[in-house]
This record gives sequence, C-alpha cells and structure tokens, in this order.
Amino acid sequence: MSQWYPKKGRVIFHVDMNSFYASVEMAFDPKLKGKPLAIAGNPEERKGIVVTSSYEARAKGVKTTMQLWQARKLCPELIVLRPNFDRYRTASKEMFQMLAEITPYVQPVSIDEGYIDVTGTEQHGSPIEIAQNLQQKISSELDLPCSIGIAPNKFLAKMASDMKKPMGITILRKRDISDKLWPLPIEEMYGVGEKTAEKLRAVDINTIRDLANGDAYQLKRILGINGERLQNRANGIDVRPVDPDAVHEFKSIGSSQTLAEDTTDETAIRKLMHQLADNVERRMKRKQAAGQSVQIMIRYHDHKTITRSKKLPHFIENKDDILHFSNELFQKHWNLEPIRLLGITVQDVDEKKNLAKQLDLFTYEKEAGKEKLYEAMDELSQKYGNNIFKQLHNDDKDEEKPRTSFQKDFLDDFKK
DNA sequence: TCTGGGGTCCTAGGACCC
DNA sequence: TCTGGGGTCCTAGGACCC
Repeated sequence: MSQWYPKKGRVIFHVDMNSFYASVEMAFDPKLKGKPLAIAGNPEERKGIVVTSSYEARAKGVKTTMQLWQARKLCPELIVLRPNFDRYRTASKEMFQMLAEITPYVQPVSIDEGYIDVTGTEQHGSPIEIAQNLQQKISSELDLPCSIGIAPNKFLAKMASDMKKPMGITILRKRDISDKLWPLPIEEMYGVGEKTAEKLRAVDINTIRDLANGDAYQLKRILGINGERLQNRANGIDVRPVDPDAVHEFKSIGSSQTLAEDTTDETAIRKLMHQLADNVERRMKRKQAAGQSVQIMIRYHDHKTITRSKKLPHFIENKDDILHFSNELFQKHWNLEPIRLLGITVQDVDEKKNLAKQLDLFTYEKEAGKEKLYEAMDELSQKYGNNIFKQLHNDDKDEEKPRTSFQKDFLDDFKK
C-alpha cells in the first residue's frame, strides 16, 4: 500500500485507449482500418451483443451492449469479430509498460485504461510534452489510438480524457472547471449512473454545475455519503492517490455464464457448475490466491437474480472445495424454476504469500520470540482485523489446543 | 424481446458482544 | 424486567464501471 500523500500541485494523467478491442483487431489486420467493425459474442448463444465497435460503426449508430441483429440493421456492412482476449491482454501489457517508463506511479483500472502520477517527472518535459510523446509512442509502436486527460486529480483527469476522442489530449485545470466541466449534463459525470441521475433530475439537478452548487444537506438525504462525494468531485475535489499496488489487492474472483437456453435440467446445471468452478480455480492459481467466502448467483428465466454466500472457517483454493460449497448453496436455495445464468465467485481473496505470513506466526514465535511475534500480530491485526486470528482457531479446532489459548491470551493483552 | 461477464463499493438488518 | 448505546461480523442486494 503506497502511502502517497495527496499534496498540492499533483499532475495526474488518465490514459484511455479508444475503442480498444476494435483498435487492436485493426492493428492486427490493417485491412480492417476505416471499416465499420464490431466485437461481439456468439449470436447463436444469445450472447450476440456488441462489446466494442469502431468509430466507423459508431457513426452508423452502433453502440456497446446493442444486440447484434440491431447493429446489423443499422449498419448492414458491419464486420463482426469474436473477441480475442489474449491479443488484448498482450497489447494492454505493452501499453502499461510504456506508462511505467515514465513513472512507477501507474495504476491500471482495467485492461484499457489507467492513471499515472507524473508529478515531479520534469526530466521528461512538461506535462503536455510527456502526454504528446506518450500518445505518439503508443500510436507508432502499437498502432493504437488513445486519449489522455491531464488534471490535478483522478476525477478531473478521467473526465478530461473523455472530452476529446479519439487521439485527444485535454488539460482540465481547476480554473477550467466552470467552463469545461460544469456545463455537462449530470449523467455524463463519472460515478453517476441511471438511478442516481434520475434521483438528481427529480430535484432539478440537471448539470454538473447544478450538482456542484446544490444543497449539501439535500444531497446527503437522497444519496447518502455518495452525495457528498459526488458534490466534492463536481467541485474538482478528489484526494485519492494513484495507487500502483491497488491492482494486487483484488478481493474476489468469479465466473458466470448465461446458458444457451433456460433450463431446469440438473445434468446441464451440474456441467456448468463444474465449468465455473474450474474457471475460478484456474484464475485463482494464476494469481496465487486463496479465498474465504463462496458466493453463487442464480438468474432465473424472468431475470430475477439472487446471490447467496457463505463465509468459511478456512481458506479454499481448489476446484473440489469451490464446487462443494457452491453446490451446497445451490441445493439449498434453488427454487426449481428455469435458470438463465449461473455464477460462482470466491470472495475475501488474498494472495497466498500474505496468508502464509499469517499461518507462519507460530513458527515465527519459536524463532523470533514473543516480543517480535506481538509486533507482527499487531501489524496483521491492523491490516486485517482481529478476526484473522479466529480463523487459526477454527482451523485447528481439534488438535493443537495450546494455539487457541495462546491466541486468547494475546487478544486479551492486545485489548489492554 | 427480454444486455455479457468481470469487477468494486455501499447499505441495511439481524446476530452477537460489551 | 426492560432498558440504552456502541461496535463488529455476516448476509443479501443495489449501484456503478469497463
């Protein structure tokens, strides 16, 4: 966790790749350039929705999440490709590598966008020069377009990168807010979705300016803590640091899939559960992670969706365990109606190297002595909370009683 | 005719403890 | 016997983002 204290005069970039999947395909096969292109799932399995489309397709009205048949109606010459995630991951990695050459303060937020904090990197030139060089490098070496927002904080940088696409560079200083940010309709603000926009419109807040100057008390009443946060952002206030470690602090790993058709067939359901558990296990292995809760999701024929979860007394990482607890939840909560989608997610996930540190505490005591152990536990409990020690207790319910009593002593001490 | 699949964060009620 | 207040954990659901 980087303790990068927000300070005055930060310079933050938000780098946003333009129609990323479509652009990668065009870089891969230049014959596609200049043509209306859509990346979409499989239409036969009712996943035929547009994930990304090129600007040429957008000009004809093609939009993300649109059904494929709709898109084809709007644009009969549309070229449709299935996604090639390996290609996108490779391109993404190379792009982030270029960001890392400028500064170690790189925070990826998704496969195609990220923040960097370029404060104090004058040796590379002025912020605008750095941005131009970066955009040029990504374009010439990867053949990919991007937009860059330059601002004193993350929120403004994010809004700025959205203002000029494709291949834009936009500076949004505090003094530009009134002219550039405030005129925008409220739903264009990052963090304001459909529901929040409805609520705001209902009290006659229609632009970001209205939000910035709105009644703080009223906002808190209708949006809770989020009202305060959104209003701050509308006023250009956002102290969140660019955190390079955030990418390692994942909290859940899940997999879900819509069935080819709604079903009550237990064989089909079992097969899908296996697939999902397999998928989750594979990705947990890749990340060297284990987790302590299992959640299942069931979406029924009528789109009604439920989630059911269970916190476990120990960490799990294997397919057998994932499947076992998922099945348990499923059997208990399925209402026997036809199912459209199933999902399995492992939550309370951490990298095993961190967990190993916890489990090794008692070896550590023997080697380093009690004083050192107390320090280590102090550190761990501050990071994870005291309940982490209860897990150890549950793990060793039957044997190793001394551990349990030791913990109790420790926790008593700890409270004093 | 019903928008996929991967996530994060927040809320709210009940259980439980002090 | 009923009376508070404070805090955390667990679970389910909702909103949002890409």
